[in-house]
Amino acid sequence: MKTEARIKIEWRLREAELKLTPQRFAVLEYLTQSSGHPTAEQISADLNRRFPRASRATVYNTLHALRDAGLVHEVYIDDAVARYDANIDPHHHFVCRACGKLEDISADALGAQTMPRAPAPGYRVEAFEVVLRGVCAVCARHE
Amino acid sequence: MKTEARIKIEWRLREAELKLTPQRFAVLEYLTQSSGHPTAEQISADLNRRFPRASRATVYNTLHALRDAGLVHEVYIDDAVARYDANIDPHHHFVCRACGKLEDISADALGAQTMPRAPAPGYRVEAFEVVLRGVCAVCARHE
DNA sequence: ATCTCAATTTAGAACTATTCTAAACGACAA
DNA sequence: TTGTCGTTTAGAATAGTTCTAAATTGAGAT
Repeated sequence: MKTEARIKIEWRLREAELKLTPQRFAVLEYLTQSSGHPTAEQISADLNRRFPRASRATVYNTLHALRDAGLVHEVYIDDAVARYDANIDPHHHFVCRACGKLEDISADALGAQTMPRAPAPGYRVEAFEVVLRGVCAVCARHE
Repeated sequence: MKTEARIKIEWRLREAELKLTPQRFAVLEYLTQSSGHPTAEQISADLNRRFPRASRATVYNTLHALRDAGLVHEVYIDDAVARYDANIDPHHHFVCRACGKLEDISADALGAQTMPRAPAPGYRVEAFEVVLRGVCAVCARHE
């Protein structure tokens, strides 16, 4: 029996005109369930604990395909490693300087920020992302 | 004769308790004059066109020392390569989706953004950075 | 001016994340 | 069921960065 969640993931892949392979399904399912911001390495290691296996190249190919299709976000924050996030609602990020954790902040939680105005004449601003830096609730208690 | 600018750079290095070496001077001077956001590779290539030479390892060591001392900013935006910026006034960034150019946006030019409120109870927000995405004035004319 | 020594620089090796290659495989339309 | 073309694969290659251990040097002490 196919669960609701399974059908939703399959449907999202088809919508994006991506052939439905077990590897693509597994990567997208993994990211959908993951609340952190895993790297390709973490995704690869976790996936290969069980069927289906996915080679390193496939993990990268798949992540790029999902990114190009807009099904996942790829972010680079503070280091040279790509991190992936299946949360594609508009959102921002919070980085804790104590524990290093990277969290999503919904556009709502950020407060009523309006689209910033053009930084100079002729510029067209289409989107914006905010990175908040500080100390998370857990670390704040230990300081 | 020592120019004003030269003295200022030397003074900034001493302030940061960094020994004044020709290589450190050259890297900081280069970044101070550069308006783009050069990578370690670009800095290395440009510096080695003239005296003093700086080995690859020294360029990296120096950039890290300057970053740790707060004399330069290290940013990762959209790819896995570190970019450096001697502009340490509070500022944000604009990325053109057409030409890929990365530009500084002064905090003023962004508009009167106040520090975002805490995303959840217990969180302490100490700083924030905004990345604007869109089309720059030059590219906008060609679309 | 010279000495001393810890900090810095260096060339090259090593490492990590990512991309490439070319052959085998497999999803899916007909 | 078959043919096609996109996908997966292992392994090699590349790019950016970090490490290593020896040589050099800045700057305070003499």
